[in-house]
Amino acid sequence: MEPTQTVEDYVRAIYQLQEGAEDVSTSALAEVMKVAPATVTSMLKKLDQLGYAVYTPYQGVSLTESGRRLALNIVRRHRLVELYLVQALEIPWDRVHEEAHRWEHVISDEVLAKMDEVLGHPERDPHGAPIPGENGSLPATSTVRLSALRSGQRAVVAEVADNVPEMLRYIGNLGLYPDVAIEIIAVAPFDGLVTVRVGERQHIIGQRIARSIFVKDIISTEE
Amino acid sequence: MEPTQTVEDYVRAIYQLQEGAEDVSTSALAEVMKVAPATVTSMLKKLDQLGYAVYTPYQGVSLTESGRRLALNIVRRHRLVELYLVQALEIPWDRVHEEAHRWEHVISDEVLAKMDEVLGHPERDPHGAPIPGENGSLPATSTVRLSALRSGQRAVVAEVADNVPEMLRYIGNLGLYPDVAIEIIAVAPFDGLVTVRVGERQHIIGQRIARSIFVKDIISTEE
DNA sequence: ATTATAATTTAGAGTATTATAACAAAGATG
DNA sequence: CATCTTTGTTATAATACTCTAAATTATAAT
Ligand SMILES: [Mn+2]
Ligand SMILES: [Mn+2]
Ligand SMILES: [Mn+2]
Ligand SMILES: [Mn+2]
Repeated sequence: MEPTQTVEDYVRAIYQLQEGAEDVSTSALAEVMKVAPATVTSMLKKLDQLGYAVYTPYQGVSLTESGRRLALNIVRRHRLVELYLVQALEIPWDRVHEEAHRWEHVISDEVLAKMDEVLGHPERDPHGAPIPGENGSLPATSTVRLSALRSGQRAVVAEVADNVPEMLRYIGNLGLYPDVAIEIIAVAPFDGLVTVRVGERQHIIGQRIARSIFVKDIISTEE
Repeated sequence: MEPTQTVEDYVRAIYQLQEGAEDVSTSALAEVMKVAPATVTSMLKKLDQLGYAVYTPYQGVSLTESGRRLALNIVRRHRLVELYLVQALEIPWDRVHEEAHRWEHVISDEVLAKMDEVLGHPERDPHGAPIPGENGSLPATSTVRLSALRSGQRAVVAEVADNVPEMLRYIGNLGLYPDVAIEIIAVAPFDGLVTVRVGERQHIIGQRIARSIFVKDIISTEE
């Protein structure tokens, strides 16, 4: 009855690839799960069997309601644990992802509830990602990539992609944490280098970084 | 290279059954691991292969130095986690064992070190059991079962067996935590019921309980 | 020394997860 | 539309862990 760790990871991966509505492809899953495509195929049959997903050969998969519930539960665990590690144990934000990926499968509901309480029922993880509620509700978010901003605009960092630790560390060094206010000083042509002001400091960042940072509360001041 | 969770659990089980020096039997292991004896036999061959144990068919197993190191490391993780759960997350002491048994396999050294630091490099887990050091050292202990005390003796609770949650809860309700001072008021004949004073309160406990509590600092006062 | 009992091991299988190699379907191209 | 390329699926197999039932060995009791 209890889903295995592996099943939990597949379901979460499907959920996170699903984004809008399109079906998820075998190869996309194979890539994020770091397994061979053939392995994914047999797992998809099992997920269909278990009722977590609907799988149509050669077409792709999508989660069922039951699968969505499971995925949201894992995501909740993952993000609460990440925040707990940063907040309570002072682990740097670029080193909590791997740890949370293991913890998310072994923490009891009782302990998770305690963490949630200690943290004051937070809405966002250390990278700004929304933490699903126990009922599966997701705090609404309306963000834009920093790369989409124009010169002169001000905004507040909302979320930072957390899958590449080195990038996280780099972004952290620039002071670009969630809730930090920024201002776009300039956007250079051709390579799109962005000059951004963070507090008193200015940094020039490339497109790769600019696309990994999401902002909110955009206000166009000058010009 | 990395030992699997199962291997870690077997090695720890052997370590804890080994006690003095005698070899551990297949059936004893099967019992604590809750698997069939045949399962143990095949696992013992593997542990021997991996260099964690020396296995002689029909004779039993004992750990190698490498196995002992691994076992002590798992025990350290287990006990640090138990204490962390009790201290930092206020989980009752009778519900941390199961949780720790899962966490002990997934916590990184970095996070474990942080827990150790937050707890102030403790020497004992919530049940009074010694926490092995990083080097494998064990704080020395010299305790006696409460059941061995005679009427009139005073002592201090040192350790409580932590494998039966219901018993732990019961013992906790009596106030018999590590470091609590007690006095033996009377020991009844035949069934060996012990009347023990804990602070202002007196309790009568049976042999099963009395044998599960270990005490130290014994002083014989009256008589 | 022989026999009964208990403990242990071997044989044969099953589940879960993964991989490689060979084949099949879908999509793109001219 | 016929072929080439990419993507996905089927065999088939390997590793890790577990089980039941049958055979074997050790131990205790005549
Ligand atoms: Mn993460
Ligand atoms: Mn995150
Ligand atoms: Mn324990
Ligand atoms: Mn303990």
